[in-house]
Amino acid sequence: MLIRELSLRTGASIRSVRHYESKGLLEARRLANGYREYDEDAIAKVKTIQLYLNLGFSTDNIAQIINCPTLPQNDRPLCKEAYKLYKVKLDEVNKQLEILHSIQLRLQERMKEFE
Amino acid sequence: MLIRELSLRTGASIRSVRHYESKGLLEARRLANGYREYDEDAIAKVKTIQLYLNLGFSTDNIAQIINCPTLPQNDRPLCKEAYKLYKVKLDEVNKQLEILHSIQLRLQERMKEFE
DNA sequence: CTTGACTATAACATAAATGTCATGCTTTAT
DNA sequence: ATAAAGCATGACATTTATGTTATAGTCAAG
Repeated sequence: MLIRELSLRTGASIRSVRHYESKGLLEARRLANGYREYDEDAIAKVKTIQLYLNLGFSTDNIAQIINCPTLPQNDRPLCKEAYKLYKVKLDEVNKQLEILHSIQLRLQERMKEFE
Repeated sequence: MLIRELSLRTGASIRSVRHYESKGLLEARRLANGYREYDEDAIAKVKTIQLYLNLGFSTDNIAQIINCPTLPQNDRPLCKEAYKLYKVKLDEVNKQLEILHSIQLRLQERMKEFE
């Protein structure tokens, strides 16, 4: 598919898709045209990028994480960094998730009072 | 405590603390000086703000959420908005948390191979 | 073969959090 | 009382993702 279709099917703007590519998060074959061409997998990839962005990762962080499993062995230290990123974020997320849940409960109760 | 201490004990820069205040996320008594003075609770509040920011909420979002429980009754609609914010983010977080966990597993296995 | 829709790249703009700097008022210590 | 350090406000800068605009190549339809 061409870039517009990818954009429509993910909700990411064309501009953003190109940006993700420039940051090394996404690849595209090029047609004889020079047009970018994507396969179906690209959709899942873009959606993953969107989720990570929504959780407060930067594109640089995301690049580390996404590219890690495909790196050659001598780039392994970069993987360790990606791993650290995970742990830190995972801790944050878990922590906040607890808080969100308790606040959600409190909110739900409060809102019941006014319905 | 004065602003520097709050900054040191939370890791938020003085600049950021003032910014949070200007966005309605944090209050400070003022000494006769004009200096801001905070109590111990301020530390937890700043840390909460930091967590929310790290999860990709904007200060405007955070303001809605934080101020909701203290709003008078006729501002209830704002609370509903805050509640929606929660739900959306909570869904996102849960979704990504699953993915993070599975990736974490994969990572851990891969890293074991190289230790 | 021209028009319109799509693509490309590149430059400039914007929003939001944060950094930095300038200027000036306290306060504390010498 | 003067210097050093902390505070205040305000303006400008920077970063990052994204929007917007300009310019130009490609392709399908009339």
